[in-house]
Amino acid sequence: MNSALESFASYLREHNLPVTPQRLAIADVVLGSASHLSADDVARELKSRGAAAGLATVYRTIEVLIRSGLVVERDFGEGFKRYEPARDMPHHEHLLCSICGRVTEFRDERLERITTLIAEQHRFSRQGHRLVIYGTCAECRRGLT
Amino acid sequence: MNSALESFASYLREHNLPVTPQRLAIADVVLGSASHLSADDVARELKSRGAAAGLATVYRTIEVLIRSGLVVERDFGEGFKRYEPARDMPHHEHLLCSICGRVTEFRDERLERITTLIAEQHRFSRQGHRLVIYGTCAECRRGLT
DNA sequence: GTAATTGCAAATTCTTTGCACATAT
DNA sequence: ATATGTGCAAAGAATTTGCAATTAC
Repeated sequence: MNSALESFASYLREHNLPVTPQRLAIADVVLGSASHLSADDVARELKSRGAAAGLATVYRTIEVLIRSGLVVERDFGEGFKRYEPARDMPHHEHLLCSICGRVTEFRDERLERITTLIAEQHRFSRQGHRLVIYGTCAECRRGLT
Repeated sequence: MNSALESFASYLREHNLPVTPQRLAIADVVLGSASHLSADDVARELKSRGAAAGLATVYRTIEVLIRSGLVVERDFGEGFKRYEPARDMPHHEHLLCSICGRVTEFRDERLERITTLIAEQHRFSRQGHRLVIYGTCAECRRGLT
């Protein structure tokens, strides 16, 4: 079903790491989600599926998922981190709704070029960049009658 | 000397807020700094000037500084916040050296346009954006012989 | 004088760690 | 068997808050 979950199991086996039910359940939630979940979101989702795991285990498994390259960590300055499956889209930016917290992705080639140029101008060796656009999504604005 | 400090004193008086030595000392450090300080940086600098104030007071005064519009809060995903005097430059972006933590500012008109367009495309009402370019500065690379 | 601030310590939030017990291979 | 993971509770780091003592106006 979820091929990314398969990849994770393979990763674990290749690295001689035990394939535990908790790891699979956590990976299933994170890799299967379309959204950008916080550690707490993951724990809550697990519970609602009847497959609870301790928060500590959630954090530890997410760490493995990140090392495996299947998940990316994000910090939108909300006071906690979010985790996103490293799918298709090579590098992309985010729109964050400041009301509902919904995260939308987009990609724009120009940003790669611009940031690379700017880094050069400042004699920085560019490692990466992060752009977040803050605003309110259409749904939330509708609610604000 | 520091005219921003004067503005802060005026702000306090206009709002019937006591002008305390702690507030002035903290404002002097934050407003007078060219860099992007953390709350801890501010407390440490105060101590080194012999004008120490409790960390809680530092946080509370920074809050007032932000409300006064003289200081802007930044979160570069380092696990703590930084504070920057709201000087001249209207809106600007940051380069962050991942070795020494140095922050460099730059401004690029194109980013305003691009982010506004993208927000529109996603039917977001844009409130603002934040761009950080991560990399290593020239000085730090020199050290990495 | 009185209302507001200060400082300290305790509380909070997110995340990490230590350790006894359980489990995958 | 044995190394590794898990859960819980305690520890950490940044920030906030409650409250008695202090200070600005």
